[in-house]
Amino acid sequence: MVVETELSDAEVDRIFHALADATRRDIVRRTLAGDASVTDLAAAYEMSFAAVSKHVGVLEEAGLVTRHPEGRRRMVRGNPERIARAQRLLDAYERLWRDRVGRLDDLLAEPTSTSTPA
Amino acid sequence: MVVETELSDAEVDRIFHALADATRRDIVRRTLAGDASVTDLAAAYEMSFAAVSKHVGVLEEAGLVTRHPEGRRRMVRGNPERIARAQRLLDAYERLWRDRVGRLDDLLAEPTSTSTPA
DNA sequence: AGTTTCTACAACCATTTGGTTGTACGTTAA
DNA sequence: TTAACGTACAACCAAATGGTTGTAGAAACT
Repeated sequence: MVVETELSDAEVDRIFHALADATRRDIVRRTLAGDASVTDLAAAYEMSFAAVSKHVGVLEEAGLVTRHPEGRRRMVRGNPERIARAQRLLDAYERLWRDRVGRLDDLLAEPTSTSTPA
Repeated sequence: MVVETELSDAEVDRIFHALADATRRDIVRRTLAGDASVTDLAAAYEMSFAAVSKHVGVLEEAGLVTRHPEGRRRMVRGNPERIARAQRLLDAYERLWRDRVGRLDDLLAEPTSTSTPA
């Protein structure tokens, strides 16, 4: 079983910020489907190599991809665990919502209010 | 059954960007658990009312919260559907990964390579 | 050895972001 | 009607973002 390490606000910031860009999401998509070098990736977008390299850097900072030197190339690999982690973060919000709906149900079920919360 | 409307790149950008800030995530948390006015929210953070109002604006643009006038107050309500939508977006990435692992399994299962891909 | 390939890094620039203060307007309470 | 409350909006500012070009180094081919 994998231990669920606590993510700091700053780390969560980085994860969502990294995902808030279509080019970066596409890089994640490609590198989850199969490894690709930075040049491979750069060929897919209408921007400079340097720009793509920066995007990969942002994703790496967020832990969404890792770079593995292989000769003179740097292979980029998507990290599915971080994606799963982001999903679990959103899970927590949905749980809050369900709790709220539960409380509203209680209110409707007990209009006599035997124990009204503050 | 709810129809799954297609989200544009720009919309997805807005959703993840809105989530890439700890204050905004906290606002989502609070407004999913129960409605709150902008003033209620502003009292919780060490920044000006205007700053909090801007954060709510960013969340509203992303569809993560809605504002409902109630007298002179604007009640802010979290939108759990958008959260669920974001989760489903991440689902797609995980699926890609599972496909990849599936392909690697095939490779290991058939080392005689009856049909090697390019 | 020399050249090409793949990459990183620094400097620079325009735009966006996240914060501020000040002004104004609709709604409620005295 | 006057005052107080809740809010939005505009103007402004410093810092971060997303792009560019240019320089330079390490690995591989000839």
